[in-house]
Amino acid sequence: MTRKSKTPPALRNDRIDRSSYEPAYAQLANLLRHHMATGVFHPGDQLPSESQLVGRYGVSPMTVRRAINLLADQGVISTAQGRGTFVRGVELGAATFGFKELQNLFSNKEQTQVKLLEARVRAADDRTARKLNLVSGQRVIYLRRLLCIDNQPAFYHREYLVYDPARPVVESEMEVTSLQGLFSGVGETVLKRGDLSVEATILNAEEARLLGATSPAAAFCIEHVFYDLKDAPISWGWFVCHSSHLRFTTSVGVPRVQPT
Amino acid sequence: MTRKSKTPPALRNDRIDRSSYEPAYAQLANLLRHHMATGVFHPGDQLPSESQLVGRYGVSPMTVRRAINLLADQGVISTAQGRGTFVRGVELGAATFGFKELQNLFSNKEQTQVKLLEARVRAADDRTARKLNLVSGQRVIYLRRLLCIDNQPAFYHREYLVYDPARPVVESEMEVTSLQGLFSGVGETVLKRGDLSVEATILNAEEARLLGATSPAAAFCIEHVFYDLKDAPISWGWFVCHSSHLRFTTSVGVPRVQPT
DNA sequence: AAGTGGTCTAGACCACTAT
DNA sequence: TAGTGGTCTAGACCACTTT
Repeated sequence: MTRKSKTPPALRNDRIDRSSYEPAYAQLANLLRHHMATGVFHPGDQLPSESQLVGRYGVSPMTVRRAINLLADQGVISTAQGRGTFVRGVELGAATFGFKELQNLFSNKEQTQVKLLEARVRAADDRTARKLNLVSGQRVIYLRRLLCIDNQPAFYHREYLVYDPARPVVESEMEVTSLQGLFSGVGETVLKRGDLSVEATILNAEEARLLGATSPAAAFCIEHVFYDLKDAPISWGWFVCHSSHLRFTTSVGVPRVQPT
Repeated sequence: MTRKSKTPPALRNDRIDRSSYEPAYAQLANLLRHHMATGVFHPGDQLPSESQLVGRYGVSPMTVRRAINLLADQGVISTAQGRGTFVRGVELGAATFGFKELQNLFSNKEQTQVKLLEARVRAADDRTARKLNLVSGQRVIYLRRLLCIDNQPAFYHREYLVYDPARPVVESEMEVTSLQGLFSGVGETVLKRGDLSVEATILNAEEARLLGATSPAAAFCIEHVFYDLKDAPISWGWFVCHSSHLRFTTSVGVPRVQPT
């Protein structure tokens, strides 16, 4: 059912508080979000036009536009030029997940330890050479690390680094990719870009042993390739994490709103 | 190494094309992104101030601001009030991934089939009752579905729906949650909100049989709870998908840019 | 005090959709 | 043609950081 009345009900006494520290555009976005959450607007409904909102809330067009863009970015509404702005329902395709859960694991707890299990130079096999854009047999640095949280092994990390004496010192690169600041963004980085992929996998015997899990156990595998400033691959590796330590969560549709 | 020269090098003859269909703010964002990608600005560097950009590119402050916000939203740069705008390096915590891959699976191929394996009313067990905010023993609808792509089983879906004769027709809710439009956003929805979580798991015997996999096999489990317009849970269920069918990918840091 | 990012105004013009 | 969203201007004022 779509509303056709030109003046939607129950846009009652909601106003922008100009003395608030919360910016006007954010207040307006929250008001609209609240109206969607409380059923004033239903999925599929057309929102009041921008000029109507300008008049109703006494703000400038740019401010309205910014609130609209904010909600559209969050996937709560959708806009169509010449037609109007509409409330979106639930669309799974719009869901996005972040690595916040990972970030928290590492930043909040100071009990994070990195144990270096192995570090040595070896010749790249075919697969490694392909990933790092080398020729097979070139020398690479092979690292194995165990990331512990509260002395519990959580992540098992294997990584190959290109080994080039002409490059800036290798230790520093090891430092860089040692994940200390990678998650939280602390510390500066020589790396410009990274590609990530997340897969589901089963721990093999070695992984299960290191992570203290009983085989077979489900796990996430997070593969990464990092590139330097010239877009040359510099690091290829993957984290393995027992499924009990990691879960990605998110919401779709109109966000819940605390009753005011 | 941080630059301190007040006039960064090599902002040469890049200009905004006012006759282009591409909006000025997008052009500016792309120019800046290109300069970051080609090493004019390095991770950690401070970008020219907004007023400098206004002068350099001959656009209004709002337009510069919009380009800056765009890049900041993408995680490429970060802004600090009173200090400046800076190029971000690689930060894993900033990574996000979506269901685009899923969306494509369902929208691109028209060979998608949904086979209903079972649909019956039963009493809710403790866990189901908790998830759907019912009391144990209340009646729910239990559904089992197999989603096939190109006649290959890809997803196994189990779902519990609240069964309330006073509600709008149940068939329509089954229709709604039948995933036809859930991913691509086609069709309208009675659902207002949904919570999702992604876990790694191992297929049990039944799941492996239905999905044509050999046990043990790694898989993603996507759990969902959907809420109606009054924020009451209406559906709880989960998709199981063999890991070979699904992989989430994303990038962090300064996006690659095609040489111009 | 100077410089920076953050917000906001009060319009303008354009492209698109509907009638 | 009227109404819609999309873009843009040329400033203003504020809050914050640094010197």
